[in-house]
Formats: sequence, structure tokens, C-alpha cells
Amino acid sequence: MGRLWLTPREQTAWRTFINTLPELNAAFEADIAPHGLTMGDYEVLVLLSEAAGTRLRMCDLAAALRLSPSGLTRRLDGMVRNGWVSRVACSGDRRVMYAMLTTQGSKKMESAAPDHVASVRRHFIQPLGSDGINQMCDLFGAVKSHLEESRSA
Amino acid sequence: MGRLWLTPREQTAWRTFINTLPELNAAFEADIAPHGLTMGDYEVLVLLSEAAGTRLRMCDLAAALRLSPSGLTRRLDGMVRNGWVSRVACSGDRRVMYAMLTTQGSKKMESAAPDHVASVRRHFIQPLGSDGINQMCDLFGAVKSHLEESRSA
DNA sequence: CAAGAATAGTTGCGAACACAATTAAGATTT
DNA sequence: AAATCTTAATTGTGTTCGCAACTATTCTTG
Repeated sequence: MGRLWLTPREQTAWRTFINTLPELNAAFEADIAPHGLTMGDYEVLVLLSEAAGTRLRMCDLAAALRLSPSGLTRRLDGMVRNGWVSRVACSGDRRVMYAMLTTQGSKKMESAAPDHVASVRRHFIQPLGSDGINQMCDLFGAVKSHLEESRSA
Repeated sequence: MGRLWLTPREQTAWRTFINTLPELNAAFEADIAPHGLTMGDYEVLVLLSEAAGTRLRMCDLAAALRLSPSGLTRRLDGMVRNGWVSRVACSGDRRVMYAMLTTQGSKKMESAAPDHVASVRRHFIQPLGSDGINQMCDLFGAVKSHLEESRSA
């Protein structure tokens, strides 16, 4: 249980996992880059497109992206310059700024999404196979809920 | 096969996976931070400690870390300042600089390693369970070899 | 309702890193 | 052996992002 080192099998699982992640990430970045997007930009577009009124408060968006407030401010700066997002003041609470998807941003998302989905299929879903999909749900579900328990403890 | 969207099951697998990663990463960073290390620093120490003569050529180290040459130069700058690593010229090839673990760096690694292993156990190995370990080997082995095939094609 | 606490967002600053250009040294070709 | 190509590392520059400080608003509490 509380062994000091990992067993060979555990080592393999761990090292395969952490060695694969950066390459997987690079593959997704490379596949979305032809659209002039980073994965970070794309995530913003997805979240806004799914939100009511295609807008989110900065603080909610930052939390969803796990980005610091200042990090989000600057990411949005770029996306506003590109015309994909606009800043909209909130009439009810004047501290709040909404990040809102523009028509251009919406079009950009719709043109990029099929390629991104194909990318996820090709690099992630297909290699797993249908059994692997189910296993992946269970495995990372377990890791995630364990993390959440740790945090609340 | 070449469907446009993901099935609900695939969505769950994918979203659980990408939502868990940043939190898992943050947990490892938080656990190593009390040693005054980032995970990046720790990876350097591990690679050097496993290398023959506790030293590696800059270019080999950069490749192993998937870091650009300049990125490694600057990461080592910090580690040299901290006394964990020293730069050693190579007599056989005077273009080459070795990054070499110092005694201090070796001690730092040995003091941090048990905590890091415990961290990996707690956040990754334990939640998976022993079946999960084997599944993880297979799943990421498949993803990784698929990525390698893509690259060579 | 006035004073302090909490919340939302931006800005200054610094750390980490990638890309391009540069320097230096080996390897190859003729 | 000279010219060229390749490899190794560093430095200049720009981007991205976090932390701390600041401003502006709203909420809370005596």
C-alpha cells in the first residue's frame, strides 16, 4: 500500500501516461492551428457558444478555463482584436463584464469544430476502441473524484 | 467510424479526461513545491540522476524534456543558480555542454523523490486500482503508438 | 445608513518558454 | 585542405500567464 517506490507495472502506466500527454496535446494544437486558433482560443469559443446568450461573465469563464483573472483578461484582449469576442457591460451589476461571442466568432467556431472533433477522434477515440472508451470514463472518473475529495478534506 | 460528432459516451470519456488533467497536474506541482521545486525542475533532476555519470548533453536533455534548446538553457540557468546542476564542457566535442548533477542537486532529488512518488501513488495509482493500472498501460500505449505512426506517415 | 468586507475586472511586473538569429565547432564533399 | 553542410548552444525578442496591487462596485453588518 504505502510502498516507497512504484512497481514495474505502475511505472509503466505512469511513464506511458506522462510521456503521451505532451504529444497528444501537440497533436491537437497542430490540428487546430490551420484555423488560426490555439486550443486555448478554441476552448473559449466552445464555452461561449454553449452559454445562454453566447455570453459569460469573465469570472465564470476564468473559472471554467482554470485561468487566472488576469490571464483571461489578456486572452480575451487577443480574441477581441481578432473580432471573435466582444466585451459587453452588465446592466444589473456594473462590476461585471460579459465576454460575448460575435457573429464572426460563431462562424470561426463552426468552421473549426468539425476539424477538432475529427482530431479528437483520430488521436484519442479511435486508438482506445469502444472498450477503451468505457474504461477511460471509469479510470479518469475515479482520479477526478479522488482529487475532489482531497480538495474538500 | 468517421462520424461528425462524438457519442455521449465518447463525450464523457473525452471531457472527463481533459477536465482532470489540469487538476492532476496542479496536485503534483503543489506536492513538490514544498521542496522548492517545480515539476519541471524535478524532471531534470530525475533524468540527470538516471544518466551515466549523472550528466547529459543539453540537446539530449532538451529532447527528453520536449523543451526547445533555448527553453532548456534558461531552465538550467535557474538550476545552476540554485546549485543543483553545473555546466561541464565536453572535451571530445567542444560544441557540447553537459548538464551535470551536483552533490546538492543529488541530495535535493533524493529528498524530494519519496514525496513525489507518494504524490503519484495518492493521486494516480491508488484511484486506478490494480486493474486500472493494467488498463492504463494498454490505453495510453495505444494512444502513444498511434501518435508515433501518424508522425512517421 | 455608514463602515468594512467581499467581489469583478484591469494593470504592472516578472517567470517560463518558443522562434529566429548568431556563434562556434564538427562532419562531409570534392 | 577549403568550402560547405550540419549540429550544439546561447542570446534577443515576443507571447502567455500568474501574482500582487489597484479601482470600482456591491454586499453585509453594526
